[in-house]
Amino acid sequence: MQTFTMPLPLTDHIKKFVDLSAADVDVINAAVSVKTLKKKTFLLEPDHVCKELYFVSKGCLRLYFINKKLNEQITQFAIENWWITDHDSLESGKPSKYAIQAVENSEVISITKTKLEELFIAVPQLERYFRIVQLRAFTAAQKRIEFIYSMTEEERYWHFSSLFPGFLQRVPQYMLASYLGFTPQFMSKIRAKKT
Amino acid sequence: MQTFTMPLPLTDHIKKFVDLSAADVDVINAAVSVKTLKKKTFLLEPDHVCKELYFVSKGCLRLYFINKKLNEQITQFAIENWWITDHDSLESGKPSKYAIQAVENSEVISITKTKLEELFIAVPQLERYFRIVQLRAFTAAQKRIEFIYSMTEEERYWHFSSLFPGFLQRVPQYMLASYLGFTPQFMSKIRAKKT
DNA sequence: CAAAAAAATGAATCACGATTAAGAAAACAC
DNA sequence: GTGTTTTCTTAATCGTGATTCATTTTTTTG
Repeated sequence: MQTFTMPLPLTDHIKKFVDLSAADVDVINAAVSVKTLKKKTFLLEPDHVCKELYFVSKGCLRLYFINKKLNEQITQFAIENWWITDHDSLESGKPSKYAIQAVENSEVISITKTKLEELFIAVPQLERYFRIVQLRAFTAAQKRIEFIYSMTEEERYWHFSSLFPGFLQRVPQYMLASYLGFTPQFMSKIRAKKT
Repeated sequence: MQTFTMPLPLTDHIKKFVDLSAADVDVINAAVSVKTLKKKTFLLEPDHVCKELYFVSKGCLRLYFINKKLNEQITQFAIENWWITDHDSLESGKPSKYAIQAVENSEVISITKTKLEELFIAVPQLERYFRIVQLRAFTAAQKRIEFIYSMTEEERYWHFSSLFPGFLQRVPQYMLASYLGFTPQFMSKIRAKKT
């Protein structure tokens, strides 16, 4: 008897960075689970402990918290081939301040922290994969801090929209405003200038 | 004949996260070099390609760039047991916008990217070590973005000074102001309030 | 120790973007 | 397809923190 394993986008992604044997692929696929999410579904709600990491295979998710002024503050988006989770809660086991929610109908590949630790033993190449992915994430975060500190909010908007033109179409403007750190009203003002 | 190897703080740090044999320690120590830096010494100057990573064993370094208003914008400090480098330039091989400079008389353990890649082959546990260290760095960067977006500049100052009281004594106030994203003048104003 | 450089403070004015409060337009649901 | 929720826009006022310029204090160096 032959078993068919659907080629998972996750292992494809990993293979871009490290070698995986067919057996490795099976071990990984057995450790993860695929979730299909309707728009607005929550993968993590505030005050819950975050137990899993999510790899976006389709769609778009957001990570946000409620700030003191009771507004949603988005700190991260994740589209295809990006990981998203609250690492802080995941590592510490403490309740999260964050929510993770599907912005579009999406599909994620999820893995619990526990399973991931087992995978690091079973498939040691994953240490390298996650080191590289983590480095990229850190570099992106550093660059973001650099932009925050060196551009006005208006400059940040034009910069972002030139870097990721397609993204503007995918998320509501008020979410992008939140991610960029300003109000939807201000965003309207900006857009009204240069049509 | 017996050779004495000075116990390097770097391998001590690595051992907190992964196991190293005596041989591993030797291999690592052979790959790195120790640099003693007088205050204000540069490890990286703008427009140069960054070739090395630095582990601070003593003292304090800063990473900064010159923004459009021609002010120094500090994006990172590194004290004992932290790594500092311009990952972006290091990975891409492109000239850096950043400077890395000693804020105090310091000692760093440096390793070139090339040597580090060799080390990953020779001592595979380092993949795990750097994965973990990288994750911590990313989590810290994420938290910083969270603070930037959820506190006023004044709140950020008080928050920072309560989190790292000792640090206030170590760096000039204008550098902390830069790191926190505001002007030295504003910092004076804040401090004048609550004395 | 004196001179020079670096760092911190102070006050007055100004600008960017928040806030508030509407209303208009789009998207969604039944 | 029309009623409802969500998203986007417009305009007036307000506040935080930047800017500018000057002075004082501290640190460094010869």
